[in-house]
Amino acid sequence: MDATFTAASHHVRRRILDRLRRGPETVGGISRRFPISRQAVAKHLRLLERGRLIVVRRSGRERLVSLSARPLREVDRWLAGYRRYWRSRLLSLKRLAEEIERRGG
Amino acid sequence: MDATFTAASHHVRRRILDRLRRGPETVGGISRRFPISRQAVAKHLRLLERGRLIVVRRSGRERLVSLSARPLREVDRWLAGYRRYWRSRLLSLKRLAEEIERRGG
DNA sequence: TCCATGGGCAACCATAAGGTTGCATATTGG
DNA sequence: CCAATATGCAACCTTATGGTTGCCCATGGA
Repeated sequence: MDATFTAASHHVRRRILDRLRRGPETVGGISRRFPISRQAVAKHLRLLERGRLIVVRRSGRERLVSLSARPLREVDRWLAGYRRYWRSRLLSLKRLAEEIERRGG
Repeated sequence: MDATFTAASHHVRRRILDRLRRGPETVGGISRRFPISRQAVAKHLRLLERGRLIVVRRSGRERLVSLSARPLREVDRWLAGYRRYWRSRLLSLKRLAEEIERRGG
């Protein structure tokens, strides 16, 4: 999962992913959305590829980049434990609030 | 979220987080669990702190590290969109399978 | 009081990220 | 065929990661 988290750890890359949910796009199309050079975007794409979050296939002289969100399911599964954690924390906070309320009034 | 994802992008740091769900632990206690130096672990802790995933408070000569999973909720919320995405992908895969089944048999 | 223990800080090193510019190459439309 | 278009690759720079070792300092007990 290291590569997946690393891929998701930069706002530019997350924006790329978010955009790709609407459908595949060319490298140039993606890079035109950002104020950085095409090559910089290409490096971001390489990191996304390493994290298996995108798939690139060539079509003529262009490269079509498409989303491959599957690895995010592992992240989701990892998060599940914390979901339980923060829910229980919220629960105890709620109980504390109730306790204070009971004592106060 | 950059800092949160960065913090979660290393297996050692994720293991630290996982362990902290059981309760707070000292810096030394944590570092003894890993085959790397105490200082290396301290650096990991600093990254976790930057991602607001832990809180450190001193108690005498020790430092107690405790989990603060709240930032992960943002990650969870970000993931929600992809949950929808991969579900719809799975759904179309299922439909395709049914289609093939229908045609084949 | 004294020293073992818990930890921080700094220096140093290698590698990865995140950018840039410049140049090479393959298609595609006229 | 030729020029414009879409990308890739390489070199180079800066800063962040991930480790190490060495040294310093506070504190808690015997």
